[in-house]
Amino acid sequence: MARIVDVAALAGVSTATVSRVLNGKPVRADLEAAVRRAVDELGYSPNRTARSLRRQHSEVLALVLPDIENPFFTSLARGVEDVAQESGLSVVLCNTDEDPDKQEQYLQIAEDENMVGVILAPAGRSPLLARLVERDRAVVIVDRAVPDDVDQVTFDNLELGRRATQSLIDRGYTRIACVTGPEETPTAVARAQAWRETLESAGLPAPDDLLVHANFRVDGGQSAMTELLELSSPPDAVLATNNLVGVGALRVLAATERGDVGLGIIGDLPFVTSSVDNVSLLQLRPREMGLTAARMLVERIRGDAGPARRVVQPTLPVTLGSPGT
Amino acid sequence: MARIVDVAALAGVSTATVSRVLNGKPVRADLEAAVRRAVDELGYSPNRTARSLRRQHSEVLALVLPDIENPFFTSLARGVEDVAQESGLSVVLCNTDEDPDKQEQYLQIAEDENMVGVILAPAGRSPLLARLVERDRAVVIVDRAVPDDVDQVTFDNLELGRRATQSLIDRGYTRIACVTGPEETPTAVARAQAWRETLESAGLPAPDDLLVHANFRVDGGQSAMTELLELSSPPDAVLATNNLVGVGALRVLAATERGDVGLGIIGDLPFVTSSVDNVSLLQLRPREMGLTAARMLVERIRGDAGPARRVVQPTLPVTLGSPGT
DNA sequence: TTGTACGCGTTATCAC
DNA sequence: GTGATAACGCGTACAA
Repeated sequence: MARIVDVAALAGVSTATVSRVLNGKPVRADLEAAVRRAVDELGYSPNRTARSLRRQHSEVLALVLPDIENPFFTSLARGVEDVAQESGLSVVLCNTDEDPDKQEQYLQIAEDENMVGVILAPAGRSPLLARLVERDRAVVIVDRAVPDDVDQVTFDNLELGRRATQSLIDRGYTRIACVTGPEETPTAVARAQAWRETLESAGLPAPDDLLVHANFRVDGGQSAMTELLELSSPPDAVLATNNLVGVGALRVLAATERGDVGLGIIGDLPFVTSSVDNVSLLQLRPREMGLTAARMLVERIRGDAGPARRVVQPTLPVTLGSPGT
Repeated sequence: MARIVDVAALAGVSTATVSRVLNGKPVRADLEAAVRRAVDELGYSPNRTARSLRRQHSEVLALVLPDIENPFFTSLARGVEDVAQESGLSVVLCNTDEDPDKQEQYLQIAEDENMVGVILAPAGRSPLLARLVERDRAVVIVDRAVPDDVDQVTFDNLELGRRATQSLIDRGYTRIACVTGPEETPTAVARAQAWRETLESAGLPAPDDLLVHANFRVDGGQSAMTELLELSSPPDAVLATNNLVGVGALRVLAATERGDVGLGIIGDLPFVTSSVDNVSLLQLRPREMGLTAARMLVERIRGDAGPARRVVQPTLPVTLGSPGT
């Protein structure tokens, strides 16, 4: 592989001049031309490892996500990637599997590799995160709020829970259950809390047996839904607080032909195949969240040193039966 | 951040000894203990950029995929990641968007960052790939075969096309259409070719207007399906040669309530919500493909210098109505 | 403006 | 088995 000294030799200049040309610093026109010619001729491109070592940071950002197979997060990743691409950054996608230990590993790697920044959808508390923040590394938190003093892009989960629940109430259901995620997941807890409050405000019952904490995946939604339908006094409608739980719920309803049971879903269903004319859908726009987070990160990288910002994504109105595109 | 010299100083040894301890080379027991104590005390972890520069390769592998939002590829990615994790490697996920230029960019980055290896699902021809192979970099191709002399893990696309088509024939359909991907995508072409051959062997018609080249995404499947249903002599069954096209087709059938139209899908439907009892499904096991590819890559990294291997994933039997888990 | 020379943090070579 | 030191390839003071 050609190195900077080769280019310098061929162009008849010093390595410093080559470096300056490559980094857009002022250089006499004829020398610059000679350098560019040499670069082309050798097919030279700078060794990014050496550059990172010297600059103390790479052109790579870490995107640390709890579940890379969830379309919510891949959409978010797509948004991050598009902004990164524009800004000349590459993205390392890391899958924590909701495991705080894996998360720490990846954050450690991000630091050891001198990555330029981190976008993190946190799974549990992270001591390392606090350290990164303290050292002024560029960090943006997405989806799940943390107490730390960092840039964050989140949803208004209470509002999401309220709107989705209210939509089911408005549609005339009176015994509305809720399937949400694990108690460790703050978004799951907040949405469920909103479900309870909204029902109670409407004078409807919100008994404990109508609230199921499942995992936030398809199988969780399926088993929770099955369980609910088998209650002695089953619900006439169900709120699924994330996309995959919603898929699981839809599957059970399709399999048992219980089209009479109302359904509300917080989240997008990119690959849904059944008709959902009858489902209250609350879209989240994860791609926008990724775009926003990445733009905030890029600003920080560019040197913005303002106080930590907390951006709350606007809550969309509930729609009936328009699945995510 | 603590550096290796700090550890050496605290432990009262040279940096060389610290390095040896960290890399599992023989060191006197008491010195080793001192080093480990110092490492713990300082919370030291080696700077991977410096290590990469010195070793001429990093601990990162590039996984270059055409569409990160397609569950087929995220599943594959998941498989790769699991093996990588075991082997102490991190994965950089790169999305080419089916764009050969982006693909070249990412391969160039992989080289410039001294990444230890590349797993690539190719979009179009790649001159850079040839160079990587020539220089004996660890490379494994997945999903779409290339002529180059590289390790490859692919499907038997002809066999897939045959089995899926035959299943529809066996179910009694006689006018069977095919929705496949772009002509640039070799898997799409091969599966369509098998469709044609299988129909002709069975004495059934395979006219050109029953073969639609769509994009390999949901909207492609939707518009192709709509188009087919509007033909003056429409098909009584349709073969969708990938998962997303299959989703698009299912959506159209659900929306138009054309349950009478037979459907065969090559690929898994992780998030399908409708009942698919009536659909011929041919699962592909992308996760296994990822596992296999990553294992092959790791072997190469470990020094295996044998001739290029071409692994063909076993073709599974067609099933009726068991969506991917 | 240009060139020289050092340093980024680690590993590997070489003497001891 | 251990320690000093020279690389790895680049960017940037500093001197010219």
